Amino acid sequence: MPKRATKLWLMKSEPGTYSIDDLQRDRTEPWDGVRNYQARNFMRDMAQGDLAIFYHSSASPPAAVGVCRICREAYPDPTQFDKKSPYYDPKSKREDPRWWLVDVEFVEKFAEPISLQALKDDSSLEGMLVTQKGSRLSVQPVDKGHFERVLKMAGAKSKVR
DNA sequence: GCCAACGTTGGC
DNA sequence: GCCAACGTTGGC
Repeated sequence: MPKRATKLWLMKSEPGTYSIDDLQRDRTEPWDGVRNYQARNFMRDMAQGDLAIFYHSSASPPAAVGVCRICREAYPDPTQFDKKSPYYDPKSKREDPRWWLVDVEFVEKFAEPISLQALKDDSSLEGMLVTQKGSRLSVQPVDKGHFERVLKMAGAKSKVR
């Protein structure tokens, strides 16, 4: 059986919390703390080998800054059960976890960030979720054409198979 | 720091 | 099930 096609994503992080440089140093990281059902559902749709654009939100400027790969498929986010964690959720039960996460691994950091403004200004990225006003989704799917266009704008080495 | 755009919660 | 109040995200 052929594996399903690689899906493509965009994942936001505030660089003050966790940046592309942190991921480059750590190599892999559990993407914990997502507390939005739609974003959680997208993470549960991810498969090992999927690629994601790493995006810096609440940054100056907000920008696509690199590429990461899903290296472990969804499992319960341990921080939901940790009373000391800012992501603790008292309503989540161990036998029925509410929040899930994936592990991501570093693939590459773009030589230059592609700013949100540059993404908005590029007509071939029309319809890309992150460019749309009021889109707060921290984990979102990206069309293959849009993904490849961002890689091209960034002069990236990564290729979509 | 402001605030628009959402998403969630809880009273009814 | 509605919806007002509240909380959060994230660009600016």
